[in-house]
Amino acid sequence: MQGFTIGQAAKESGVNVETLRYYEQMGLIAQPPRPAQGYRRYPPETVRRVRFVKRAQQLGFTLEEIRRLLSLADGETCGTARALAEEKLALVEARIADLQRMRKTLKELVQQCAARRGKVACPIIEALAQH
Amino acid sequence: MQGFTIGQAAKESGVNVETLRYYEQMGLIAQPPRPAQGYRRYPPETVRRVRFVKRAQQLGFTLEEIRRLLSLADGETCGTARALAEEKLALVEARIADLQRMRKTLKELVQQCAARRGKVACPIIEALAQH
DNA sequence: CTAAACCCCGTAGCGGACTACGGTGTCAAG
DNA sequence: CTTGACACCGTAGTCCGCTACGGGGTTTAG
Repeated sequence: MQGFTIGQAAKESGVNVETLRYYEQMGLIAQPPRPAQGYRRYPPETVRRVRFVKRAQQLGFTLEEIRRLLSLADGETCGTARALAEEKLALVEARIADLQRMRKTLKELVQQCAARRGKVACPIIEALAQH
Repeated sequence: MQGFTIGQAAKESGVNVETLRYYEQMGLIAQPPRPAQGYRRYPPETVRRVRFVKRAQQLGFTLEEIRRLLSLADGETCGTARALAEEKLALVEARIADLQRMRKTLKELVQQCAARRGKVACPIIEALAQH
């Protein structure tokens, strides 16, 4: 019998069995044929597709956006893919900026905390309590 | 009648009415007195406390962690606050590193997309489709 | 032959921080 | 005195991407 069972496909693509069934439900991967006893048999194509999904996730794309990327891959429209990537890039940069602000403040607070001498109250609590 | 109504307190502290009731449920703010018809009347203290929560959230603390920070503010224990802040700092830095990796890759993809000439397939789709 | 490992399905739960809904009672302005 | 804004309550729903559960059938290794 050819193709991967769901367990094999999961292992191959580095996800859980449930995730594959979930992706099928979400329409991210095609419904595989089920020759024997209703057991799914996945073509290698699907495994590649799941890997695509995982890589795109690592770049911050949501499943919804990945669905669009996949339909582009099917249909081939580079401009749209680029627009999606640029949009995501902007979002990622905004998040970085946010986090860097947090980082700066946290660092300052921790330092003040280390530097304080005696009587004064905790600088962290004080900073958060500011009017 | 003194103190803020829930609507006023919400406006003052920049959250929704439901959020205040939620925070009360979660034990982040004290149950306010209810002199008239069971309507809540908030002391300014509570408004300050909610602002504390919001500022701490901006630094990446979860409500659970903020609850701890607040109990420190009540009890005064600087070392613990500092430990919490250091932990959060590390987490924020890890997230920044993650996002910077995403940013780098996205940037490269977008550039390749812009630079490509004619025949080749979309570099973004190609990159994600890599084995 | 038996037991472990695998497969099926559908539904519910998680984490985190709200937000919405539905139904009712009360207060303030005109 | 009416009308609209505001208050009350509890429960359920949202987002996202899974993960877990329960209860069954099947395949495979020893």
